[in-house]
Amino acid sequence: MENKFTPDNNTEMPDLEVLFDLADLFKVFGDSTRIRIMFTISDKEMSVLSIAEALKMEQSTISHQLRVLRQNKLVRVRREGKQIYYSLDDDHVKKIIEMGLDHVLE
Amino acid sequence: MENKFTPDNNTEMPDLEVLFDLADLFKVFGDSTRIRIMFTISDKEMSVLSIAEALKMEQSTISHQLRVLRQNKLVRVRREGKQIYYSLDDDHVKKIIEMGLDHVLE
DNA sequence: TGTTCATATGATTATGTGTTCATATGTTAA
DNA sequence: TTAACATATGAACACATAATCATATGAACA
Repeated sequence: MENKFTPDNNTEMPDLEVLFDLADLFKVFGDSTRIRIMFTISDKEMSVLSIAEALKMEQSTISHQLRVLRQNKLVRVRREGKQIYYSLDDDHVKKIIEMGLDHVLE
Repeated sequence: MENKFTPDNNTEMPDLEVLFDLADLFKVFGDSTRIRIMFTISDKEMSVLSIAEALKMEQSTISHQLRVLRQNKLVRVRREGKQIYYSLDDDHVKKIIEMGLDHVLE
């Protein structure tokens, strides 16, 4: 069994600390700018400027939000010359968004 | 295929409106009180007061947050006499939390 | 009907958060 | 080293939101 919160009625409340972490994680997904950034870089890594251009938003706005994504280990960073390329960290991230989409679209 | 956001690199940005809805959905999960409520009622339906007692929080706090959960169709409501019983709406909700837990606990 | 109990709601307050502007940091190339 | 470029950061502001207190709504039952 992967964890204590499975669909087959085996629910047990995790420690408060874990619950706070969990809420914090979802908070990161709870902003449309960050969601759009995640979609934008889900196929391919992209530089900060090209993300900003793709979303028609300020560079600093994107940079601030990328930091949030970074701090929560949702994106990977790679420097190449002057540019810094961001990509989604793992398929976990995609799956969480996918789950949410299923609920929103149903 | 369920939607456009699958792990096998078939990502396409949904409409802005959908992205806002998606962010709003995750916003609901982004509060520890609401997360705790969802855990509390994940096994069994419970009245507002008993949720408040279980979490040692004010009745009105719980009531306010239950409204948020209700508005986002994350809980089911059933009246029985004076009491109103809340339960999780579907296993979708559990799965989203489970996904998040996996990421937090890894 | 009137009282009691369970829940919901409105107003207020404190706190958190996203964006912007200005500027700093750090890299490349002349 | 200096200039040009890409990114990050700090401060300020506007806005959103969670908790609390007080009170309203609505159901049950004497």
